[in-house]
Amino acid sequence: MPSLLDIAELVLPGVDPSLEHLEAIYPKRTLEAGAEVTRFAPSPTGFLHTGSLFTALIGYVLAKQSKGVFIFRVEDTDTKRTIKGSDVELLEQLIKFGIVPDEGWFPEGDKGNYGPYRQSLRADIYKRAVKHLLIEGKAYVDFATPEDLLKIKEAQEASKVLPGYYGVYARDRNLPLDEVERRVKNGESYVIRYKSMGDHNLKTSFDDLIRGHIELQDNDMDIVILKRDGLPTYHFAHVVDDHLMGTTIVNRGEEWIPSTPVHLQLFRDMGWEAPRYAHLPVIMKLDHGNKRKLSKRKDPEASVGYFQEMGYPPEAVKVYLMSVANSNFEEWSIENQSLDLSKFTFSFGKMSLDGALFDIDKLNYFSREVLSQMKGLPLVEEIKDWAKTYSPSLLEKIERDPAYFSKAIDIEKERSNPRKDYAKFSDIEASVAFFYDDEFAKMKAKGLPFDGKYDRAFIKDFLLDLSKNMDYGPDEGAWWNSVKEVAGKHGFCLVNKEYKADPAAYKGNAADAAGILRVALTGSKNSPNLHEVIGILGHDRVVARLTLD
RNA sequence: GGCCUGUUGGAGAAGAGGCUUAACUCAUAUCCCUUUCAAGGAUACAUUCAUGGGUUCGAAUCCCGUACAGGUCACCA
Repeated sequence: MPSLLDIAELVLPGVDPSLEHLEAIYPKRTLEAGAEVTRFAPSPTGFLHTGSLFTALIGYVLAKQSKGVFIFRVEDTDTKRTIKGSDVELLEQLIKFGIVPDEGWFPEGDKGNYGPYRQSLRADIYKRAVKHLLIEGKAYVDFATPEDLLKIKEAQEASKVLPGYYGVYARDRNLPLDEVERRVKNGESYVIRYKSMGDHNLKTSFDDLIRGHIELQDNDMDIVILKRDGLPTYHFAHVVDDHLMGTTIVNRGEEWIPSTPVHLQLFRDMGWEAPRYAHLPVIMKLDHGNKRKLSKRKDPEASVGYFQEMGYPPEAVKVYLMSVANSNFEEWSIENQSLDLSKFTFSFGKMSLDGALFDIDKLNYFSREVLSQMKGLPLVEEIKDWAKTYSPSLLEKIERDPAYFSKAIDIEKERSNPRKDYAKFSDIEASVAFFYDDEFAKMKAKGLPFDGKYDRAFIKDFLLDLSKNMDYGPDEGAWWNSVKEVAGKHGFCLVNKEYKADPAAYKGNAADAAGILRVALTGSKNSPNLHEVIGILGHDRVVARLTLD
């Protein structure tokens, strides 16, 4: 009769099962007291999901504020679902949001001493741990095929017992070792399952950093730890990796709560200390009156790419997510007049337990705040970066004259209440269009929206006079006085009280006069401050626009 | 279906047995400011904390039941 060791050697020949040897390669980290090691570990199966960004942000902030380490690990054990290039994409997007991993997988090579940081490259490491479990009798060889499993499940459902591969239903759990040896040698394919000693009539519990004490059924499922393809399942990879990499806090979505007992069991049976867990609420969306998880397929805002496409500054998205993560962030930001995340201390205690609805209005609000605080060359550069991929026409306008563009977007920002009229870069082109003569010509061709109560000749005459006698200096008061003077000559009433007393006696009030000027200059009844607009357009362009044909 | 988690206004939420006439922020509405718009300022917006019961002098806060919502039960993560 072969021994457990013989079987282990047969299944994983030449693999060193010594945990001590394994751990010697990944020594305990020497970090300051209180420093947290966190990680973001996505599967490279597509683009960055908003929820993943949320998770990554929290891990990042946790590591940064505790002077710890933030790791980027690629969980590519599902070879069928892995999408080529997705890993790079994920990392790049993370970095665009300023979430730069201290350690982890990078296209140019691993950074850090706890790699490889790509699970498909760690197969040997998992095998060592599996072999250890095999020898200890805490794992076993299972020959059940998917069809066998289905049959077992059907039988269980028929007799109304809990479905799954566990206890007496775990067919190959206690297979005689000589039979195992014979079948393996015979070339039968198999997986390695964990031999759970749990009892689902019993409870286990753990303390979640966000939710506190959670009590749930103990696990008794003999979960697969090594798949037929020789790669581990998530559960096993999580345990091995997070132990070896020295992760102190595992923050992940709340969908992992039910499998935490498995992980805890695995840690215990490996003789390792489990990390602390923080199960994050999922970001939801209201759909026909029902809350549901943001769906990549149905909701554009579920993909981080959407925010990039719309031109939300990364900072704004981060600030918004932080306000969702910590309810006191908003108050803090108002009190401290700062949206600088690195100055804010994140805490799990201030995290809400149920999934927040994604609120685009609030994102827009934060984004306006963020954008109103950005100006000058840095802003132009950021917009340019965005326009390069998303708006060739805007890019062309910027490149025509960056300084002019800069003045146009920074209009009314040098005041205590800076102008906040765009929330995202995609709003900008429309709001600055009138500064550009070619765009203005298009507006003019469609007809300028002058107030219908004035006839063309009157408007033309008034504007021409204005263009000649307006004060073009930097003093707004002087300019306005000059405008009023011309307006008075043309029959506008300059004192509103008098106008209101007898409107019929005048052409209109000062506001009407300014309205005509505004339309002539900006092509719209609404615009930023006219004096500043004139300053940016410059004398010649203003004269040209005030000269109607 | 079993198990887990959650439920305070349109949205994010504060709240830990009396200091809550339920804070704060976004949204919305009205008004003010103003040469328009944006911004800014002011005001309004939950007789009540999913619901039924209980404990208590006193409950959004503690306990039990119910409803609803989300998650999970893969050789996917």
